[in-house]
Amino acid sequence: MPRDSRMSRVLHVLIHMDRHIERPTSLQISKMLGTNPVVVRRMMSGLRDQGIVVSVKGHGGGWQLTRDLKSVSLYDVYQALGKPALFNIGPQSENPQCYVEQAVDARIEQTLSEAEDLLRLRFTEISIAEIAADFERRMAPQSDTVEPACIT
Amino acid sequence: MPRDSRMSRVLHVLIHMDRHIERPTSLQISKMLGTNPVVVRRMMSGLRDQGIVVSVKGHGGGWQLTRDLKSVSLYDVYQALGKPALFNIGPQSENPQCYVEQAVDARIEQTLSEAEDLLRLRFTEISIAEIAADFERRMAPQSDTVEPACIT
DNA sequence: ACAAATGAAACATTGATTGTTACATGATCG
DNA sequence: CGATCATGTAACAATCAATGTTTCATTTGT
Repeated sequence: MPRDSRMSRVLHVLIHMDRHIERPTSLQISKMLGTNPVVVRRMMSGLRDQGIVVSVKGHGGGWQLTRDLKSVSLYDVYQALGKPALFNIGPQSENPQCYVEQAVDARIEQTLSEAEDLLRLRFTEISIAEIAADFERRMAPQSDTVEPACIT
Repeated sequence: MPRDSRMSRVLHVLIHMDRHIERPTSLQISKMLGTNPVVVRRMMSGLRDQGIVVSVKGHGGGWQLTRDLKSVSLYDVYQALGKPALFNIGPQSENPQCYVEQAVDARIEQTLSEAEDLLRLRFTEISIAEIAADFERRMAPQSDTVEPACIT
């Protein structure tokens, strides 16, 4: 339902890069995600700037992890994506002159801010390696299967 | 920055109805908010269905509070607006077959869900009367002014 | 040289929110 | 009763952000 789905998408990719494909191309990733290579490059460019992955040009190139996923937190990824807006609700007027509106907006922003702090905290606590471990647990019941059920 | 601004707008209106204008018309409200009467009616219709306000048709009609703002919580308003989506981020695929994606989405949703619980809690705790009190405090320094700086 | 890959600009599509127009209905005033 | 003022609602337009697409330049390996 929400809007910006890059967090999920990037995490999906990073775990596959750790477990499954060493150096996927944007095209391969785009097929995994059901999207377009250009969208993938846009999405990954922030991670490259943050030093989480490197992009290798030319023949045999692609995207590659540069750090252990234990050292990459959800917040690192969130930051690498440019800290997209977390909330779908909230005030919109820039500088209201009305004192009522000021009070209303301040209260709402304060409340959202508290929730944002919690999210930041959790994002900082959770490493992508943990999520990869979740995935292992999901795979366990089908111990005969080796590959994840994801077209790569 | 966020998208759905109806919470702020509705609260703004409700406090003015309590302090300032007994029974504003949609047109008066729309001028307060810098929008359109139809938008106001759409926005207020949920509050009417929830019994927070009544709409009076015909000459001399408009919108009127039916309850003390002490008894109306932020959550009541949120609910009256149809519980709009709180977050701007999150997974988008409905039922992914990939176990990696499942694990990723589950973790993100769990984290967002915790923040959502916090928001619901705070929304339940905060009455609109409290926000109106905030407004009084903002007015206090300009004790010579009686009216809020809002075109009504 | 050629093929395979990223980088990046420009533009199109999509979906949700908001804005707008138009008209029907109901209520009050004269 | 008729005129006016209000809400109720449907239908459509505009807007904005996210996503998708096309295109071309650049880099790299065979």
